[in-house]
Amino acid sequence: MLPSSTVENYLKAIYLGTSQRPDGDRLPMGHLAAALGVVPGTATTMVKALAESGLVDYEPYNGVRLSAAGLTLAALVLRRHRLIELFLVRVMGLGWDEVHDEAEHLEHVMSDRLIARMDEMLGFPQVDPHGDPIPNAAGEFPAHESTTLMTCDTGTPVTVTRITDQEAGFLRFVQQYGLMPGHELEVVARDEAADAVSLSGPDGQRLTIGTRAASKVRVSASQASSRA
Amino acid sequence: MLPSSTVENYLKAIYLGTSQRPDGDRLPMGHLAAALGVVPGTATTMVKALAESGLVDYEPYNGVRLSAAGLTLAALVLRRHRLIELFLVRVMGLGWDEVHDEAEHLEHVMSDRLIARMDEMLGFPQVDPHGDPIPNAAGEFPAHESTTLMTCDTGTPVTVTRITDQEAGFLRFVQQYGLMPGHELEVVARDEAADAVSLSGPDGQRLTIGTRAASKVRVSASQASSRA
DNA sequence: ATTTTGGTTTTGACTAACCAAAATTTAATG
DNA sequence: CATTAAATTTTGGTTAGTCAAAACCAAAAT
Repeated sequence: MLPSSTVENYLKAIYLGTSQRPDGDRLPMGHLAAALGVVPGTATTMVKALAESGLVDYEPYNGVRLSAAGLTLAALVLRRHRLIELFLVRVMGLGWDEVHDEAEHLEHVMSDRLIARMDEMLGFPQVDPHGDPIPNAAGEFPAHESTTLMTCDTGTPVTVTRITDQEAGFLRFVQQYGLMPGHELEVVARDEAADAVSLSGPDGQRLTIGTRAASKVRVSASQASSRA
Repeated sequence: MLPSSTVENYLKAIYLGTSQRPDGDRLPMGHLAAALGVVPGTATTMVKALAESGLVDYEPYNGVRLSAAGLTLAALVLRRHRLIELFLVRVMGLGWDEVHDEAEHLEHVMSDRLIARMDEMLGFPQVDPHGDPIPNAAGEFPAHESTTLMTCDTGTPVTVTRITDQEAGFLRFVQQYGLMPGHELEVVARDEAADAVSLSGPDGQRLTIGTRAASKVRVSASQASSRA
């Protein structure tokens, strides 16, 4: 039997939750519940059921993480979500700050047929509008390595690859200051005490943002503009 | 509170069910239940609830029909459904025989924003791929009058306007023999006893179909090819 | 070693939507 | 007019998903 959309949402939330914490670490039930907007007890009940089905590895009082089967399922949900987001931006002309919520609903009802057609129309893309990687139809994530503005080298040019927060307000801020994926910039300095990071864009303009924001912007070393 | 997708499906089924029976007539619960694929008792319970909410006019043992409020809601569901079908055919290149089921799911989750955008991309169309009229955003149906191959004049050219059966097999048959909306043809004769209707296409080819099929093809008098 | 605290699990209860089968009403037929 | 068939409604029960609040556990603080 195919998973209900509730199950899909749990798997997705567990994936996203565990992915941003030390490797192999389980996701505390409270975090999961908060991410899904349910009370903790509800999450516990549901996760126990998921464990029964072999989709997650659950240890009471210690948290939950995906099994191999659960990971594949989560990847397929993410695949649908991200292809839909890209489709809405590229084909339908919506803003990248308004497609997340829309995709949240559509991801549970689109047939494989339709997803495949979108994939084709988009030219089999690797990443969505926020730079998030799009798993393939087998549920495998493309390889990707990058750091954030908090951890990358200072004084060397980097290219934004990904924004790891879908909140509309944050996305509009990112867009306004030219921090979207593909844009090039450089970390000038980090000020621990001020909790801030100073950046300079390619056109030389300066910008200082908080560390909270900085850690949501992923980058990779710019290709040495190897044309010489 | 917005209606659940179950409520939307009931309203849609009641609209479609009542529309193909004598005017003002109520739809028997058994028919409704069959259309929705539930047992009669389930339909009764749900319809009573809908009557409570003022969306339908229900008379025990006599059937159900939409109230004004229910009709508007049903029209909006149909609007979404039909715009989606047209979008899938025109923009995404799916076959007209495979879009119905897809739209059945999508109609419940697309935002007004997205529906409006599709409407715009499609040039504010009046009918969907099957010729079914698309209500406007206020829930009003466009005017339309037509007859079927069972009732139209014989010996005069008519244009197909609409196919009133979404079943994939039937749609493929219609496509194969060129009976899709826009095509011109003529009823040569009706044979009561044989339960059949003979047609001739513009290219002169003959075709005989059963009355069941004939009544699912709506037509209107062809414009006298007024070019003189 | 005990208390506090914060997170977690359990319990009991609720809602929407459904089915199966019994009870009822209407309509049809002898 | 009585009977029976067909359709409809009722009744009782199920499942998925949820919440509120009570009970519980573990780790830190006393």
